[in-house]
Amino acid sequence: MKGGGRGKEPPVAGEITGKRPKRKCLQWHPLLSKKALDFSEEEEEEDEEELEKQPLLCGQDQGPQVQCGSTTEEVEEDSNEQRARRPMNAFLLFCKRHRSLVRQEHPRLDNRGATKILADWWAVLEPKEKQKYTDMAKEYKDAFMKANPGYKWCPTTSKPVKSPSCQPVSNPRKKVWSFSSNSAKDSTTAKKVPKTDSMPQLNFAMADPTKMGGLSMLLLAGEHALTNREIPSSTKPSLPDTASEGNSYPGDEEELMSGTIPSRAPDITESRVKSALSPPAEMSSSGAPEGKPCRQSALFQLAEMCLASEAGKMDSVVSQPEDSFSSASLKQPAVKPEIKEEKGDTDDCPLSTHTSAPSLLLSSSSSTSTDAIAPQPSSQNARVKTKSKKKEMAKSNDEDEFPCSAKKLIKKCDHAESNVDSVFSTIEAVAKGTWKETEEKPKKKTQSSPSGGNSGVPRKKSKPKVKTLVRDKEEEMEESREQCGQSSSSETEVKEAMTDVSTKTEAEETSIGSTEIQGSMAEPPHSPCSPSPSKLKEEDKARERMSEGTCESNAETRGSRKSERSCKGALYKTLVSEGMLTSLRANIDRGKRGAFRASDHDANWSDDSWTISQMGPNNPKKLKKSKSKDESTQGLGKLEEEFERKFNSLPQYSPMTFDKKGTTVTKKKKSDSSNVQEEVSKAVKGSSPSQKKTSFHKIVRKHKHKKEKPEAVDKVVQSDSSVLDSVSKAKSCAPVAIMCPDMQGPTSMEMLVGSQKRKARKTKITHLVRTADGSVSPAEEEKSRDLTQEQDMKPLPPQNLCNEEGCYSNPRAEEAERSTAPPELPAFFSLAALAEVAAMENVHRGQRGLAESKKKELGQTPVLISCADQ
DNA sequence: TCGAATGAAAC
DNA sequence: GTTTCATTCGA
Repeated sequence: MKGGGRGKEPPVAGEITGKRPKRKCLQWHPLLSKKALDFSEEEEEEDEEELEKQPLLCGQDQGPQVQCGSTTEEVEEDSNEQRARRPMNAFLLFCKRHRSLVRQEHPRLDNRGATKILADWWAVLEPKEKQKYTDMAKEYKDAFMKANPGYKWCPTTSKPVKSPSCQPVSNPRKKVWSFSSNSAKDSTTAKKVPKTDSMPQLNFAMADPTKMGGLSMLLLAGEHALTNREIPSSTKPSLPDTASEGNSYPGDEEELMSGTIPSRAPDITESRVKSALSPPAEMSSSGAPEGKPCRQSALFQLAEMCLASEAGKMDSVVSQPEDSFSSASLKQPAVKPEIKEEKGDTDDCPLSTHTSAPSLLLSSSSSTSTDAIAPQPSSQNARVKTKSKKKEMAKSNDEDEFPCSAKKLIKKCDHAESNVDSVFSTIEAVAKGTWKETEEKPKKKTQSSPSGGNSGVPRKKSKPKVKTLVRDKEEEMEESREQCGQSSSSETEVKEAMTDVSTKTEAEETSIGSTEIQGSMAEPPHSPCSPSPSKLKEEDKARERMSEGTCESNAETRGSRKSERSCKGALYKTLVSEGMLTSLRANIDRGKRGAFRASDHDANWSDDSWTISQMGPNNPKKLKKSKSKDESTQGLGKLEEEFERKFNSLPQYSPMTFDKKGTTVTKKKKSDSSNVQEEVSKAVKGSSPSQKKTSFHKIVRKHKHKKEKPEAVDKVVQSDSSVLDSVSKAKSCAPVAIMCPDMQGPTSMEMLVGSQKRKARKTKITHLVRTADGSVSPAEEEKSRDLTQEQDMKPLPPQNLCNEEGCYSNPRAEEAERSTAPPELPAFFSLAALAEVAAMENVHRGQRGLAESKKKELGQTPVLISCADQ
């Protein structure tokens, strides 16, 4: 999508038929064409530029554009056409993922050849494995569609013509993932958005309605669920954050560890860095008019973080409906600040609960920073938090209003909601300030990120001191809180913090009656990071974290005061750590993504699970590619990151495996019992066989039309195709019949696996044609040669799975999967195999992914069994 | 700019 | 049913 697409785009300008329309716009506008080029270089810029361009393009037409916007679909289509690339299908994902491998194996092979091989691999790929890609593709598509409601795969050629004017309109939304509907309205917003991430931006613009701060398309996709959910806001934001947060906490670390942390960590860090970088960029770029939207996005994230943390607090302290939070959070950014100001009571300042939240965040961020894994993200958070704090604390001048108001609000309204709102407002204000600050003060960032917790403390102190006396108290409070949070992060820091905190807290108590609240607030700080977790598991984790943090930092030093809570936390913590945590881990391990996916598609996108899975030790190349892409797509941001994560999480299969399979396939040709079985199984699985048939027939037809020897073709079909026949039978008949025949009689044909099916697009079928003898045309021969060579070249047996293992983040899952359905094994399972599978299933029942896969397999099994029996 | 593959969608 | 187009990147 990214690089390639862009690369294509330029050509697009000149393009051809269907696409042309959209490209027309691009072509139309010289800028667009440039943009397309630029695209490859800088995604963010691209997006922005595109957005700008679009308006430019449409510029005059804006009015019409709007109209067009009304006709979202068309517009979207157009816009989509321009930018949005249709989501990749499973095969493409597979290709993308494995092409590098193929190339490695066969350096001289060009992409075509590689594609052929990939096709073969794909054909050989077990359904289970395919399913992974299929699921991914589906999710990807779903997310894409959600992001781009009106998106149409095939641009209506006619449309483009009709609405050149409209096209411009559409442009705004399109960008990468064209977001149809809303974008039209807010070209400006859309523009803004684009900067950070094309996807996210779009989301923001579009999704923003919620103001959720759509981190990414994916997130948007997940919005539905989230919105419905009680804690939607928290969940969404949490997703991205969760990773970072997770890092900070031991539990998360463990999980990470279980997952392929090493591989993942780098990626995450990079992504985070990117994301971190992007926001400021947005701010700067968006800076002016539309800066808010952008800010909001970034801010939103922060806010979400804060909210999440606070929500957690709220939950702990006050049991108010989370929904209120979410709603409040959503709305607040724009409106509430003012309200707060109105409400503003000076008294509240001491409470500084809001401030505490940020501080908490900071602490959490610092803690995260301490973790090697997620320094960057944490750094961002830290920045923001620090900024927020600063704003609140130091900046009272400019933005004091908000923080104060927030505080005031809190006082006025004891309700969590009000607090949340106030927090939100404060956050926003802070964020604004922070953004500026960030731009202005890179140093702090650097400091904060590297120093982590430590840096945070000094900062706050310095700033707070500057502020007024009253505020100083608050600041102290905050500081203490922060320290506490930090303490959680590091023991040493904790000790200090404890001392400080204890003193401070006491002072607070005396000064303020709301000590309890504060305490509760203070505790939450740890949670802030954690709260985000979209899923229960995450929540649990967050709780754990909370408890842990309290226990460690507070319990030890403060123990006396917060004894109850600390105790609770300790208990909970222990429980969680022992039981829950394991469960969490198990989930992670087992599920990789499978389990998660099963649960929620939408959520899945954001889920850590994706990240968790197999980043990579196995395939540096792939990662590299993805990374490189990432670079190109940097702008895309989280969405893409997630996508990439997921994509990376997709299992890569070592060539060895395929070679084996391939060999098996080849064997098939000769004598195919087992191989045929595989194929058959494949055929049974899905429509694929039918498609193949159709395609094959098509090809045949084509050949006939175009040329040469219809008879030969037919013959070929027949000769080859006992398989085809079997397939057709399979379709018509029960699978069993299919299986049986295969079992019994080796079909001479290979299934037309892969490459041979479709082959030539209209024009070039010749190479496909087989001679009457069944011998393959030169091209095919080459192909077959390659396959055979490859097979020969590579020692099949040794490590088919090794790579896979590498690929799999979770050894357990891998093992289980392997045991159950090793890729090597043909789809067809012996009874013994089935029995094993069943056993596995029972054993792992907890694990969804496996279970599902097994089930699938089992589903097939009956037929197989019958065959086997026979 | 084509092409090699598969799959999904549109026509 | 047929056509487009998504990815990749060497010719």
